[in-house]
Amino acid sequence: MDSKYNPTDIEARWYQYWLDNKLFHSEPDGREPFTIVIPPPNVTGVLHMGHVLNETIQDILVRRARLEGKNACWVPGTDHASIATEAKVIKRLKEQGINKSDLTREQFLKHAWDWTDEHGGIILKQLRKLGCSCDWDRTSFTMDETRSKAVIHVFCDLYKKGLIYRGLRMVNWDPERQTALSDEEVIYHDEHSKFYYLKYRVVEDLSPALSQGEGVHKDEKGYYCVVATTRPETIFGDIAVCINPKEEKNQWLKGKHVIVPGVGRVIPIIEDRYVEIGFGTGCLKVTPAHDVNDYALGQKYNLKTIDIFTPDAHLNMDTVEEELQANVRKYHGMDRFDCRKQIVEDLKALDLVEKIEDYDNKVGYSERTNVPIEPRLSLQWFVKMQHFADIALPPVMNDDIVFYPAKYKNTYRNWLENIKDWCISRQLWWGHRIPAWYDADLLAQTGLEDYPTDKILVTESDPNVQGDNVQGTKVKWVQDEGALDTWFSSWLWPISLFNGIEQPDNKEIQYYYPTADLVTGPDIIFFWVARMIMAGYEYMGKMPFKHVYFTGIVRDKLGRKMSKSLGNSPDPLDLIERFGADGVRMGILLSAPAGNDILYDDSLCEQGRNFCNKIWNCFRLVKGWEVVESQKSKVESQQAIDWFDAKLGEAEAEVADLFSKYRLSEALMAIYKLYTDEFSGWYLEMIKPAYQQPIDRATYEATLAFFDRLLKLLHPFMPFITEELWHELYTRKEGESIMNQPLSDSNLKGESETILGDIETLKEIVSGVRNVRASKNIPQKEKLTLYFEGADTYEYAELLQKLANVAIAMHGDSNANCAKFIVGTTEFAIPMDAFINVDEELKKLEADLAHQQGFLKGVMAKLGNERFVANAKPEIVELERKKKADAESRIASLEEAIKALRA
RNA sequence: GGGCGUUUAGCUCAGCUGGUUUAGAGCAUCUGCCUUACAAGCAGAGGGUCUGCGGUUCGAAUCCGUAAACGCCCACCA
Repeated sequence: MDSKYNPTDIEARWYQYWLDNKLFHSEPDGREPFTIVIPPPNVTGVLHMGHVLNETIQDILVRRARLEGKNACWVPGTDHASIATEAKVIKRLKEQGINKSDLTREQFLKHAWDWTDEHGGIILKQLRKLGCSCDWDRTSFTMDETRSKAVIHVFCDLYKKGLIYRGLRMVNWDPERQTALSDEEVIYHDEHSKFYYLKYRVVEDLSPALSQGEGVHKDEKGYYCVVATTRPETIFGDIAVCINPKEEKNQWLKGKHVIVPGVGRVIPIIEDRYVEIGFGTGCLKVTPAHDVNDYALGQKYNLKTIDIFTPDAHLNMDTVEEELQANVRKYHGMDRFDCRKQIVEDLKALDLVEKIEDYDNKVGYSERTNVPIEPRLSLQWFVKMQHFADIALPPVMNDDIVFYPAKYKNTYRNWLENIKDWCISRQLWWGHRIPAWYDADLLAQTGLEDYPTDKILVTESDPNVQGDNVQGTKVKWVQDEGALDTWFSSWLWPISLFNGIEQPDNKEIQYYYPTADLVTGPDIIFFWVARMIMAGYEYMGKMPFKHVYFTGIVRDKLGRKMSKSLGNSPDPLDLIERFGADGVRMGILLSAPAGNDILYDDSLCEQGRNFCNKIWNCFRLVKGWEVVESQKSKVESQQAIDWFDAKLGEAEAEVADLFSKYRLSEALMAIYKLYTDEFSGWYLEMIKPAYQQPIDRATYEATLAFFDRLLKLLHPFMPFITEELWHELYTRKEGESIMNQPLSDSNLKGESETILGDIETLKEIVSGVRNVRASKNIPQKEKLTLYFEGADTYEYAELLQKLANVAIAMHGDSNANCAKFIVGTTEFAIPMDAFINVDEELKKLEADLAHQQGFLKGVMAKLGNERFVANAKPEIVELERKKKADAESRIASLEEAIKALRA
């Protein structure tokens, strides 16, 4: 065996073994189920560091559950990612010189499926390299048959329940992709923009003349009011100017009319308290077609809407009144931002711009295409959310579903308490087509906007092929062109994966649902987590998962988000190549407490790789020993075994506890220390035979058994190396695996406490000797004498002799030329051949003395305080008394040692 | 504008209901070692007035108040 662990071949071999033996596969049985559904990555995505973190955590939980004897089932799959995938397909088609608009829906979908088949599942292949133990037989896709049927079924069901409706609403419009978006898909950015103060001239003859004041403006052409706007290009749709009826400075405008500058439309001054007094000029231009609030005002005062944009956010002047066309025609077809510049220039020329100021505001961008969204009035499908918020809030607030970390409960509550209806229709082709049909003839007559709502047929199957359908055979039905929001399929994922929508009583859903844990990022708490909880209660009457583990964001070590454009995101496959999958898993997990961002650095993976080597070399040592049957085990070996048995039990209990709290990186760190410090650093040194000497059978077997337990403890974190060594440890049967072996019970026995404490003391003594060696430059090989002061026997003398390479003498003459140290209250002395540097020794002892005295002073201050003695718990007071006694005893020893040195 | 969170060693973080030998870990740093399991290692060492201020208490990193810095989420001030 090489002294370095070489992961590449071993990983490939064991992953294949796991697959061949179907070790990840789960079927319902009598055991307790443990289910995790993967947050489905985009079907065309590739693995990035965020996935590595997320999937590693899931794999750890799943593998731990297997070891705990549960029937673990981790269901993998991918998401069709409607808008993202459609964008990619369009981009590729464009590269081939094809425009989406040149294709029929069917042709386009053919291309999309080709793309999906080509790139789909790449990411799932990559997960195997990481060691993910998904039940691949269950691999699903949000647009496969079962999942699609579930989506359509739910749409129809909710429509019947009155929870889905179609309506003309102001929605977030993505002009690039030309589709509606949900509120959650809009990201607001701070922007430095301009505030344009425009002059709206008053139509009425104002006499007697008003005195000019704060709100009253007049120039040689007459009176005007000033409207401040960030979006001058929307003035073509202005329908009114609104003032607050209470605002003093604008009282003179009441009942008047003004002229939209550059457009010529005469519009009324209206009054509403929505306008904030003191903000801007107090005059708000009302453009109902292009602003959410303006739309609300428009509804309230029954104003008409003039939509002046095309779906791709170019100016459309056809909607403007005929008599004004001459004024505005030149803007027809312009891009919205070009038009902004142009109209401002033109208004300046007409002296209709009062001033322009810098202004910081927030602009909404499309999450996917990153273009500014346009509020747009359009006919869309919505889910009524209040009902869902009502059923989804309580279980999280009272911890039926537990969030890790809990702080996200606040975020969750905040969203649900201010819930808005969910716009679920998208003007896209890639996705689940909305199962709503319109009468073709009627549609031709009315158009979509005026199509009567009660004539819409919502049904799970095409009414045209149903024969004599409910509406009669004469009708030719045409289906809604839109597709559904991707998240409208994702929210069913924990149910639809087990076909629980269509067959809620089937064996699988009954067994696997509710799932155990969900592992995901807090960025999709609204998109996905909340909605799954809603769907879970609506369709299963139960929570979809019991625990939600929110991971942090993976950043580089400078704290920057990893991104393609920064080039600071390492390729996980490359890392696996360099450090091994186990090394990468450890690297990503080490600094990743739930919910905290992790600052990734290659050195973390290096630490993981180094740990693998450490384990590997422990194993080489143990397996390299020759065993003799005749030899009886030594006293010190038996003591070492008793001690490590207790130590291991303690660690097993600690790890179990940490798992129950989802403190995975702490659990890994505990195991790491157990291996490197306790097992490798102490235990193996305790039992290690002298060079080329054999070991006795009992000690050897005990050590192998320890190794077995150690490997199981680590296996969830580092599956490959643990499987490899577990097989090397003993002869195993074909098909056996470490992954489903029972964990050992870790109930600590009473006597463990004693031996654990005893060995800690032993370690301190050994460290004391090593310290002396280090400071005096005495090699480990050179045997020293160690005097115990004031003791007759030492139970662990053999161990101490072996570990520290000392000969022990009780009641030695410490007045000689000795180096001294104290452990607990016992003084130890090592006689030196060469004269020791008395000053140096004194300095050390005096420093220790000063420390002890300071400590004692603190203790005395407490004990001298009557109120402390009276109020503190008795055991605390007792402890302080013990501290006092110990400190006094140590001080006495130190003083004596110092005196001896000085003599 | 609301809400939440964070602030402990050079870095990343533990420290749960206040008292557990005058604050812990990993990494990094420094010193010594190629000691036949491991130099991707071993042994040893240094390093913190627990963000500032005020309060509660016999006792505060821990509880309360307050200030500051950083981060996140939500919100229609044009």
